[in-house]
Amino acid sequence: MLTERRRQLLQIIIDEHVRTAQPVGSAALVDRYHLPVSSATIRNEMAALEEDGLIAQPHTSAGRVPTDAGYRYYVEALMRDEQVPEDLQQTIRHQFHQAARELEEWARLAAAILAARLRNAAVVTTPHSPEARIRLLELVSVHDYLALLVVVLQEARVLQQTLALDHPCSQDELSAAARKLNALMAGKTASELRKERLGISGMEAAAAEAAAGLLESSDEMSLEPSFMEGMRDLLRQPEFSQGSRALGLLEVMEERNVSRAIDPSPAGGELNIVIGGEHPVDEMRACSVVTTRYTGPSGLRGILSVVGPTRMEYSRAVATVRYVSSVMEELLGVYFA
Amino acid sequence: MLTERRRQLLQIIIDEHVRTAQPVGSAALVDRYHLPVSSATIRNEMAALEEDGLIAQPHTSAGRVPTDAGYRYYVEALMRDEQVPEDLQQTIRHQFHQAARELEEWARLAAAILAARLRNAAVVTTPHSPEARIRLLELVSVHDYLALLVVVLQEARVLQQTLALDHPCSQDELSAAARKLNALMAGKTASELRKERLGISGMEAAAAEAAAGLLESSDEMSLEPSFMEGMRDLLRQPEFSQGSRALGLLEVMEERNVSRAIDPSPAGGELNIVIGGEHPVDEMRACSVVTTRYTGPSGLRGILSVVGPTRMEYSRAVATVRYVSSVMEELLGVYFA
DNA sequence: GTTAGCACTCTCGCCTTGCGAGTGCTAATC
DNA sequence: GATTAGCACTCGCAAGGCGAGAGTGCTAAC
Repeated sequence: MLTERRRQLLQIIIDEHVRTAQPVGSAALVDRYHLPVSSATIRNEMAALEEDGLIAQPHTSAGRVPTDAGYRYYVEALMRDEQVPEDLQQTIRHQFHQAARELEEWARLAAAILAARLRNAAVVTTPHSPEARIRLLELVSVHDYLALLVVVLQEARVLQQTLALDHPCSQDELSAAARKLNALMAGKTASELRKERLGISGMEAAAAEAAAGLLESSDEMSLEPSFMEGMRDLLRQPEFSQGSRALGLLEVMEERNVSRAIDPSPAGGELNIVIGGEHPVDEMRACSVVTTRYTGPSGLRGILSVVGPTRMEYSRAVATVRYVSSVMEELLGVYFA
Repeated sequence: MLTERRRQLLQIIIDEHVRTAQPVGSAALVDRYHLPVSSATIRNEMAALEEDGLIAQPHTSAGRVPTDAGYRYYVEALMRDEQVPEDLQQTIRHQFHQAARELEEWARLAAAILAARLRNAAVVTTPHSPEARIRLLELVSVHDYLALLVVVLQEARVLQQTLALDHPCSQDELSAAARKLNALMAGKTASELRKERLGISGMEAAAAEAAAGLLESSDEMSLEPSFMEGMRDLLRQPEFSQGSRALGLLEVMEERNVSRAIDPSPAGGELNIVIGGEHPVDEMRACSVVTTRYTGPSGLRGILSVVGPTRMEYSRAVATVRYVSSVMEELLGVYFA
């Protein structure tokens, strides 16, 4: 258990380091924050904090830098709840209402807002159901031996795939098949389709099979992040200025294996913060990730997350992520109830 | 007009510099390529090439480096036609045939192949018609006041948009409206739709308006690159190792304003090479871009391009881009005739 | 418990210095 | 006249040395 003074000290050390990205020294602190004690006292307290593993010196006789544990303590115990300022709330709501009523559009916008406000990378998945249901299915002839299968999901997403035909089919035949399949498959999930025997064959069976496959791969991908913004801002941070580390990061985040980089399942359904070395993936050890899941009606869900250096404005990040998430949940509730 | 020996010299200077990314000196050249003359002679010849502006020294008494003009001369006059090796051709064809018969999938694959073989960034647009035509249109109820509009284009692409309704509509009403709109709009382009008065109103008119808008924005975006692979490889090149330049590049290329970075209209319809300073965008001055347009039946077209440092294996890039483009054209011909 | 004072430790930027690579020129050679 | 050996010269670059500055821990006094 820390004394009150040490808690305050840790707090301002973190504040200062977040601001400057530099190790912070005792004298500078006393000076800048007009502390009622001398730098020597601060040094003693710092030594104690270092003893506890909350701060460290990059090398003898440099200032102190918060450790991962220090940041962890900060977010658990020190961080005060921040609110997104009223006017910004307005702006954000406005942007969402301006945007097309489109799940993808919302996700993109959310990512852009987070990235812009926090000057870091933001990753947002579009809202998906964990188990998508077919709403409507359509077959369109491309030419004799090729058709396009279009599947509309209940959650207003559209999937498509081309379908090779083993004998020529006219548009009329395809339409008829689609009608039949609609009757059989509407409202079903992938697993339901797999269980039932539909009693069809030939081209219709092939189309049904393809539709089920689409549904399955959609379910699998349902937590695959879709929009990433602000990678640029993240890489611009001083901690990544010497290229080598930045490259590794870019590699992990760019190649769509973002799910490896970001744990897609926030534990408590609530807000989740992973700090530096807590991260399982090596390349992300210099970063912290703030993630929240948002949910909508009928099982729609997705995640919002912000990726920044460990030296990141956690309170602001948390507030913004929370707020954007709440706006999205509200919109989902209104438009996709 | 260059003497034969100077041409050969320029050629090996470029070969060597492409290989090592270092300025190349006279002695090293004589040594490595067993030239039948002394380094002094080479120096004289180099002085002449420098006089012509084809090579330059980064600073007094460093080796020579090809200038943009040097590379230009190389690609115009020196570069020998290279072929993609037989076995790789096989592999590529195989990969394309393995892939789903999907325009997007092909574009993604093409980008991946180019990036992997050339170890540079590759940008590929999906095949689009410059003037998309509506094939089929569908309206799906999301809830009372919200419908999903799905538009299938002739070229087997699917567009979607949600549609706010000013009065509640059942799925039956929506289906009826869709039938009516299909009859009116099928086969039309955006501009045709804009010209004609369709004689409809209310919800149907709103849907028609939205569909026309979708078509238009699709036409506008028709040259917007869709797949970018291998940015990582590009940034790993030694010329970008000190972060600052890399950031600028990333900025230009990442933010979907790739069209600014890459001239989307290769002049002769054929192959187009832009070298370093020839590029209009500052951030791209350190890069060369090899672009080709591919075309398919019924006006489908897109571009394939490779972005690398000016020091790039042009002959290999050209050969690969050409080959991949020919494979795509062939596939388009077969499946979308 | 706090603080002034001080010796100590490191990093960082700066300068110098010494290569080494590579050049251009000149004069001799084929 | 082209080629070449020889040589002086120019720079960039890495290594070493040095001083300044920041920051520390410790000690002794308050």
